[in-house]
Amino acid sequence: MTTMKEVAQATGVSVSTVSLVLNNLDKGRVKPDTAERVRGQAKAMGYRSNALARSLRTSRTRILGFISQEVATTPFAGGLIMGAQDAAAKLGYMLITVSTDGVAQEERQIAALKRYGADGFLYAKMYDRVADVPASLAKLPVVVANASERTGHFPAVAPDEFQIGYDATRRLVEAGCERIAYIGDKDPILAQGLRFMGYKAALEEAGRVFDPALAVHVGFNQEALDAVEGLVRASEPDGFFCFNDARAWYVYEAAARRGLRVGADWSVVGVDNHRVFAETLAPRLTTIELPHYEMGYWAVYKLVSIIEGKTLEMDEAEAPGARAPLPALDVPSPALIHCRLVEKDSVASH
Amino acid sequence: MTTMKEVAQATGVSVSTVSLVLNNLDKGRVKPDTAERVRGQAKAMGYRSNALARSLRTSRTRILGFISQEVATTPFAGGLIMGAQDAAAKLGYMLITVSTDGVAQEERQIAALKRYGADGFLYAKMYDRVADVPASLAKLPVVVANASERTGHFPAVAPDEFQIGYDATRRLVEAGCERIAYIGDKDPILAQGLRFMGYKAALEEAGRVFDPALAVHVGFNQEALDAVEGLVRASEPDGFFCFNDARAWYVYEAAARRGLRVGADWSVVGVDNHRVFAETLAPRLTTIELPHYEMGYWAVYKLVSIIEGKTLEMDEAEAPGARAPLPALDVPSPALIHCRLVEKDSVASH
DNA sequence: GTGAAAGCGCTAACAT
DNA sequence: ATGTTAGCGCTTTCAC
Repeated sequence: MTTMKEVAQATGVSVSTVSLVLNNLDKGRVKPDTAERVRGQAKAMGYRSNALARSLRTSRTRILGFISQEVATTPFAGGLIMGAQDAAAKLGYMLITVSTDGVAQEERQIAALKRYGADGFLYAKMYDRVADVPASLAKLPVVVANASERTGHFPAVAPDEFQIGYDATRRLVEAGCERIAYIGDKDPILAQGLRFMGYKAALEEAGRVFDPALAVHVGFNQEALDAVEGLVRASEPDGFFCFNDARAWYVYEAAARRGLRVGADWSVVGVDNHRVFAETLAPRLTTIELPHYEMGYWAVYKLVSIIEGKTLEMDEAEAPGARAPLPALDVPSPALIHCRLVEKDSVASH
Repeated sequence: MTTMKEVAQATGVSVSTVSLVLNNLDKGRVKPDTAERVRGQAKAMGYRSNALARSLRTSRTRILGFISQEVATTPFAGGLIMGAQDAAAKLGYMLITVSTDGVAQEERQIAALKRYGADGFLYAKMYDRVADVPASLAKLPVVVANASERTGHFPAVAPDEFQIGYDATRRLVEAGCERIAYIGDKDPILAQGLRFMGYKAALEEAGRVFDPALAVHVGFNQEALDAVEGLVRASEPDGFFCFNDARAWYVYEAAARRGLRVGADWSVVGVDNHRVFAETLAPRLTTIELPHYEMGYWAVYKLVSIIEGKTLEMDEAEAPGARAPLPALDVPSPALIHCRLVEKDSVASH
């Protein structure tokens, strides 16, 4: 590795001059001619700056810590990580990813991140929930991703779960469905309650009365299939809003058993958690895509804004929500719905 | 942040003594009494070592670069990353994850990783293919994960695709299936060809003649559903080996349309790419789990072995392939099959 | 305009 | 058994 010292010697100037030039601080301080010679030498010698040495001196590393759990087992973790990673790359930062299962491990990982001098931290959850940022991060730059934050002291970004339920149901109404069922999650997680509320709100807005017999909350496998079968038999819906793709499965099976076709006889809207349904079932299923990539992207922009103490503008093309949607689907049920994000700034400034 | 210097002053010794003690190099060199005082002070003052300063001095960072593409869009990227991250944590390393789409970006990211002084690199692919390690990594410690490497100059780990096809088909034979279909991928990727070969090998071993009418290679959606329907109608299989879970879907739909039950009337074995089928369809579908977590784990152990120039033993409990399998499934089709890994050492040593 | 010098926090060879 | 010293590669003040 070529060092500044070597470039300086080869050019016949001092290291300070080289430093100035190579950091583009030469304007009005170094003779343009000298600057050019330095740049030429540096290039010729293949000089690469040493991030460690710079960081040691400046106590800024341009390293961001990405802290989360359950990354290995949730199918959309990659999107979150990569949104963050892409934004980091764009802003000249590196992302160190740590997974933590259990508090002890979390503290150890946070300590490690601190030893490497991370400038800030992304605290991500794999399911939308109320997150508690650990005390060890309290006074540091932190942004919460894919979760709501309890205290409001940290900026957070999460999917607009209510809107998902509302949009999905609204589309089913517009598609002409008369009896719209809700296939929910029996786990009482945040997303479940909010999507259900959105569903009810859209029904009400359409002048319909919510019928509890059209809603069911299920887990997986046989039990779920039986529950959906029961609902279909008892209430004869013609439209379905499914908590996620896994739940939509059972509706598909119920349709197939009856010789009915989703997208023709029934309309189904589901949240595409697992990234399999969109490719497997399109154009029959209408999918709502959870914007994990965008959340990661947004979170990093926010975090770097805090670290650098200035507002950073995202390119329009790169901004959350701006990615090209899937092509419209040629079915009675509507096309892909893009999920809005809920962005919360911290109440206390950093 | 407390520094060694501060600890030294507070204890009344020199920094070198503190360094020796805090790095556990004091045995026989520092008086036990002094060592204890140093340790006490360090603890009291909340001393944390500065990884940057150490790395600058030792030119070893304990940072590993994880390079890959398509992480955002593939559902199993998280497993690979986290297997790597967990192994790294166990061995005292940090993982910097970079995603690269396009060669230019890849080179920029590799350069960044080098500036941060990464000790070694994981070169991962999201689908098993023949990977070309970029020339910029040629002389450095590199391990290839989830792909085969072209030259044999680098260690690589990938799923044993042939074995997947063989195992799956063998189980179907043992389950008593008479006519076993293969629902493949029309994309001629490595995994497709190898799994198909495994399927044919198992058939042959069972003394059966491969019937081309029982094999179909499909993409997605209506076309795939139609193809599977056609195969079922024409050849009346009673067992199915599906290239992946997405393809198994169409078999399920075909079954439902006939009022047949998978796990009773038909046996289905599929590779669980998307991590949704195991939870949604169990106990009806037999899933082969792709060991992405284990691959990441193995790759890091291998990489660190190379970096540190010694063979590292993995805990039995943590070793690839040793994770607890899902509970056996109570169906005619067999339980979860754990996928073997193919491990290749480099032909040239590093 | 340019260079000398100090020092970020640490390790390691060399003295004592 | 402990301390002194000399950097690792860089940034940044302060002289000239």
